Amino acid sequence: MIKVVYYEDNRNLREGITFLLQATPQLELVGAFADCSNIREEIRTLAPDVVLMDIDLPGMTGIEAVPVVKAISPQTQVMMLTVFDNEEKIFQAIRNGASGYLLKHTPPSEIVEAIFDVHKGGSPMTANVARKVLQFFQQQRSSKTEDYNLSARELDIIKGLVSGYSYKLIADELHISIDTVRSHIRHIYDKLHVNSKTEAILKAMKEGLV
Amino acid sequence: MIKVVYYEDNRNLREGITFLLQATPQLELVGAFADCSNIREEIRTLAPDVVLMDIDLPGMTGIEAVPVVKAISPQTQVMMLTVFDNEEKIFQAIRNGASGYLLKHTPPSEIVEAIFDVHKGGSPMTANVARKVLQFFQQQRSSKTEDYNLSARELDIIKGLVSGYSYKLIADELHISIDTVRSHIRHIYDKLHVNSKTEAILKAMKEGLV
DNA sequence: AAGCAAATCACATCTTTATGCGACCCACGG
DNA sequence: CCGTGGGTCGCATAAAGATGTGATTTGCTT
Repeated sequence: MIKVVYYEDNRNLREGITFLLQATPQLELVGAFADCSNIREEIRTLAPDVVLMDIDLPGMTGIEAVPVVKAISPQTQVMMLTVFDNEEKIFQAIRNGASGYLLKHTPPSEIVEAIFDVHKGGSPMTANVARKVLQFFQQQRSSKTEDYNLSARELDIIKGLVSGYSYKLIADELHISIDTVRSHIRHIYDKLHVNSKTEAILKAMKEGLV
Repeated sequence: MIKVVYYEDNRNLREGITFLLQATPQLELVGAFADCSNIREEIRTLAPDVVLMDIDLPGMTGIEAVPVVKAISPQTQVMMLTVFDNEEKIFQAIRNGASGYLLKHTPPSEIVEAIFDVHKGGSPMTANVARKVLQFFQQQRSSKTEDYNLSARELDIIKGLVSGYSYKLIADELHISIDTVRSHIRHIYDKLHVNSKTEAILKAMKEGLV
């Protein structure tokens, strides 16, 4: 039996899902609450395997509640079940330790399936949410080398900088003289429109040039 | 009609999925190939909406093929369909531009559903795969400020560094003398076990101190 | 009350970076 | 065949950063 606790302030929805979960064999709904005011106590005593968490709760939001749950019971899986497909909220929830993120329009059968998924180590996500997460990865590498027209050699140099090397170390590494390193760095600064090592490094990292 | 192209070297599997897709209304399988040797030509002439891509193909791997597809036809959605749930391969595929990642044990009905999902802007992922992706996010913020015992003032200073400011600018910003800035930076270097601005910045960023 | 860490400032010195100016070689395209 | 950009190197100077030594104040702990 998978023990589930559910936080949702909308009464109708809460009762609907409660009914659904109670009707599902292998699942045991051990608590359903309208807010997180007693969440520490509830998590401690009920020791759920899975927590279904709405985001827009009165008082402590569902996003704030996630780390609370994980702190008390790290093995408990928290799945967000909410209407927000807002990027910021998604990333906050994930960073806070949520293991799944479903939008409320998800059909009941899939919600139930997702509970099993999350309990056995998966991370069910509505396809929209998943796309936003993937895009986060892809954005990193999207702007590229071409934008600033850094040459291959210049990239070697800036990789060295981003690794924390001094000019001298980079020169040794690439078997060139320190003056050549300076020369390349001059060109890099021109192309990136910066004028210090720090700025160049920060820009290179932000733009994903390395 | 959603136009689909499929790359898979295993003949049985290819024929199975081919049958499945042909039997599905709204889907039009316009090509199924055992390798990527002519992929440029195929993508150009077939102009698929969705590409199903195996990873372990002879010659060019499926992962290498993703950017090729996206370069020729950016709006085409590529979905990986493979047996590998290896982290490295997942991230490579995603970074290369894949929009979905299903493991081959996925039931046929879900594969079909996933094709529709990916075509309308979602990112269907097997729950296992999704978990690995989420964990990547969560790993980021593990160690904290406390680990290095940086004081509040020292954090002010290092935030300045990470913003790309010079000592002088930081001094002005915080209304202290440049020698005080130097002094704080000395302490920061001690605590972080580094000995250059660059290293301090990189460490601060990596460890999420700022 | 003594001890201590954090925060402030000073001065000196050495190293690293930033930048200006110039030079040579090579490959590639018009 | 000549111009252009990339890659190589040198010299010189000024600014920024790293490091040693030391000092004062404040507030908290013992």
